[in-house]
Amino acid sequence: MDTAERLITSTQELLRERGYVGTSPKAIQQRAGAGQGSMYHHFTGKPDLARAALTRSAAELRALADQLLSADDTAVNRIEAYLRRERDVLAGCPIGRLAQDPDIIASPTLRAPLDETFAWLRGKLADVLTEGRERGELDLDPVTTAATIVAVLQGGYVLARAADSAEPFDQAVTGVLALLKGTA
Amino acid sequence: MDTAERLITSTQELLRERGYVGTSPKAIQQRAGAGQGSMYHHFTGKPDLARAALTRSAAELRALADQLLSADDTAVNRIEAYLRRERDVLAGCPIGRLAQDPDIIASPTLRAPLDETFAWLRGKLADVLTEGRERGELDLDPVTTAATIVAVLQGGYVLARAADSAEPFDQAVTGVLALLKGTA
DNA sequence: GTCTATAAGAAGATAGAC
DNA sequence: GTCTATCTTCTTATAGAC
Repeated sequence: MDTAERLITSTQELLRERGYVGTSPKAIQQRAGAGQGSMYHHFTGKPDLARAALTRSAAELRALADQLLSADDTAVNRIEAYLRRERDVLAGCPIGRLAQDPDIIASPTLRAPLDETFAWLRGKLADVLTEGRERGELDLDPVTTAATIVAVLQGGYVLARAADSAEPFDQAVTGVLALLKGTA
Repeated sequence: MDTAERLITSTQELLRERGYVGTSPKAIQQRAGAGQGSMYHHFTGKPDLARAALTRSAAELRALADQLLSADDTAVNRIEAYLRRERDVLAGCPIGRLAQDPDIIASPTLRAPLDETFAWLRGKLADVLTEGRERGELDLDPVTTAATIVAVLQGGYVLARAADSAEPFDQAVTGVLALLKGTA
């Protein structure tokens, strides 16, 4: 892995651990094993690096979700597979975590990857729900239900971190799946 | 309002706007119209002030939720009133917002108000759901469903901030209410 | 491409005068 | 109780040598 690549992955890790405001260029350099000059040679500054890291994280999240949600199975089973997939719950969502960061939200450039990721994910889930409805598996409004499912995930991360335990995350997922199955 | 009080409310505002890592003692002093010496006379430092501000915000949130959830109405109606209550969605939750802050989560003292608030809220919602079940209004597992409802709220804030619009929050709330009513 | 200065300003206090 | 001075470390770079 070359230096630019190491800088990006280090930034991805630090953004997830400490947010944008809490991540300094120095910390990125140290984790990447790169010097000041090296970092400023490859990127114009902290926002530029963050942009690269967020775009990368967004693509990774999307690829993972797409794989599970495009499987050949019922709508509810695909959604369950996505919700129950292995996650480091206490680390938080690499994308959703940044929605609380004031500097991310204030910058259209840095907010864009978050906006696009969630818009895509809600759209994908709505498609899955629409398919399920057409097949007679369930009968729910696809758009609002999709927003609910993504919100349960993101809110589950919040509850887990507040409790320092994955339990409330798992409960929230179990609860929404019961609701989805109960209306089938 | 005396100086100590102004320092607390200013800290509440700044924690909500910028998080703990993003809030400096200097910013707090300026918003409160207090000097350095004044702040360090009333509080031992930034963590001490944050602790006071978080405890206050937690009490406020709890009082508001308790009022709406203890009303004389059906379980679903009380939950709907709580979910649909007027909020500054784009500002985020004064408590849940801090769950992403690494320094808050790393400190047992600062994490406690978050943990206690969500534990209480999930318990309160579980009580409401248990009551509804005993009255035959619905039939859902109270504990997991309560976690789901709180998660929808917290996740709704995340989606709204990412989209810079309250719409996904409203959709998530509408979706979960439809699920709750659909199983009634 | 990478390294080592250098630097203005902020962060988070402490000390002592008033 | 509040104010000003002082201090150390961190932040976010820029400049120029190698």
